[in-house]
Amino acid sequence: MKKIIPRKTIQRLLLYYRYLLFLLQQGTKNISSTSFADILEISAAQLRKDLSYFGKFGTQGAGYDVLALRDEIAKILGIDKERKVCIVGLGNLGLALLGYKGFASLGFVVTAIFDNSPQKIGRKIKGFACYDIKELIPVVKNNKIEIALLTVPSEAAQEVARRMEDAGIKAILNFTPVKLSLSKKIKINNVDLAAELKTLSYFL
Amino acid sequence: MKKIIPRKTIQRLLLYYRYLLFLLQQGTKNISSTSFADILEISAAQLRKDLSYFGKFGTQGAGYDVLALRDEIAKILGIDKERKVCIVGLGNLGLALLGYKGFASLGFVVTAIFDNSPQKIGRKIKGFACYDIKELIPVVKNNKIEIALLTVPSEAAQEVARRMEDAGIKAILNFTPVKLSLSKKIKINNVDLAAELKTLSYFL
DNA sequence: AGGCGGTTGTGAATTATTTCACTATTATAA
DNA sequence: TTATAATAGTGAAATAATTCACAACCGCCT
Ligand SMILES: NC(=O)c1ccc[n+]([C@@H]2O[C@H](COP(=O)([O-])OP(=O)(O)OC[C@H]3O[C@@H](n4cnc5c(N)ncnc54)[C@H](O)[C@@H]3O)[C@@H](O)[C@H]2O)c1
Ligand SMILES: NC(=O)c1ccc[n+]([C@@H]2O[C@H](COP(=O)([O-])OP(=O)(O)OC[C@H]3O[C@@H](n4cnc5c(N)ncnc54)[C@H](O)[C@@H]3O)[C@@H](O)[C@H]2O)c1
Repeated sequence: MKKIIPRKTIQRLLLYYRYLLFLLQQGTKNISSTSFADILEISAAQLRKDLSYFGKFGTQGAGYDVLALRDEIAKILGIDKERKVCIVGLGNLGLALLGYKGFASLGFVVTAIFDNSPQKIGRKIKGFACYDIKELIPVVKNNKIEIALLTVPSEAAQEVARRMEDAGIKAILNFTPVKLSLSKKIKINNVDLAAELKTLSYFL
Repeated sequence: MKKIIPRKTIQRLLLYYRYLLFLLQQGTKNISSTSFADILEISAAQLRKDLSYFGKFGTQGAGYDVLALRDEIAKILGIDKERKVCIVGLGNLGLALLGYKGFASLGFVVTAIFDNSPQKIGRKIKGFACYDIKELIPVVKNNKIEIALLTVPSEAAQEVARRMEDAGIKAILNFTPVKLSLSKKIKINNVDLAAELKTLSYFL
């Protein structure tokens, strides 16, 4: 069972989780890999293989218990465990993310928000007190924040990211189109919306 | 030139393009695959292979002409060609995307915006007149809009997407965590921010 | 209890993507 | 002019991800 788990498998796990919630609401108690895969428009083999990385959750001849599978996936993904995040850069995108309720149900707790604009520092924004970016290091350290959402203008991205590193941030979700150069220890996930759109249009 | 081009190759092409712009600004006229790949933190073979799907752009012994390569990639990606997009759902995320300047330089022109809230319909938002979602079909058809950014609440996503299909939209960038069921003809790209964040934290 | 239809879990096969490693070509130094 | 070093392009090999296909099993029916 000791295997390396594809990143894409983890991504799909959340997809499974969401649909299990939905099935539960509908009162579905049990589902087979084939019908679940049909709903998700993936192959049944992929669904089963994904789950097989973590154990055996189904019953041959009968399928999966929806409730039990939901709980197993929640456990795998650590949905119950809280992760502290901060948002750095409260412009268009930062504010949108701050306003998003969907993160909380996955265990992400916005613990601090930062900007460098005097118009924002010290003010309450959507219920959160905005810190000066200069306070990033102490605030992150004191609150043991692990994850940062980076939504500053591209020009500032590298410098702010470096500061995050110094503050002990473990992972960055980077929304800027900048390739961040940091220590290999820090996990970086790039969300490149422009690339998504361009890729989509290329294949039109 | 090979037949099928990996989706990831296209995604990287935009990365290359951005760094070529940057190199140009710096006055770099010429670059080898190895040094360019070093900057991008990918392998030189991958860079060369990606380009090889489209032709021969370099000079053996000398490397690539930065300006020429930029132009070639711009041509491949159709950066000069305009694509009309609309944004549907002007909440947190829709407004952020509307305020983003980065799309324009890649050839995307926001041509219409839609919502269903009386507070938004008819009003000017960031310089754009907001249409009633009920007018989606005629407005999209009349303006020949090809691409839609879907940022409505999850509950409304499927129904609005269906309407986009009827309107003749060719591609949807879907920001909702809903798996859209539409005809296979319509291209869908899902941007699942919650999944990105969860994946990142899983691998912490 | 035994047989049957249905379904999982998984090694093997397949397909997709990345990297290797070598050839051909070019720039340039002597 | 020729030799040498650098470097693109690419088929082949290696890796990674997905799909296939089937043995093993479960629940139910008689
Ligand atoms: N808005 C979008 O839809 C969108 C889409 C794709 C990518 N992006 C990228 O996301 C990033 C942010 O975009 P945006 O539209 O929200 O920009 P924005 O200009 O609206 O917001 C940036 C915010 O960061 C703050 N800031 C600037 N320098 C800072 C610093 N050194 N430290 C802390 N805060 C700082 C600014 O005060 C501002 O509030 C950009 O890199 C952009 O390319 C945005
Ligand atoms: N905000 C984020 O950071 C974020 C992050 C990840 C995913 N998402 C997803 O993006 C979607 C939008 O999120 P949001 O935070 O912007 O929501 P929001 O509630 O702020 O905005 C939704 C907008 O859509 C409009 N709307 C509702 N029904 C409509 C309909 N039938 N037709 C047209 N417009 C309609 C509303 O009037 C509102 O303006 C959601 O599915 C959410 O899960 C948002």
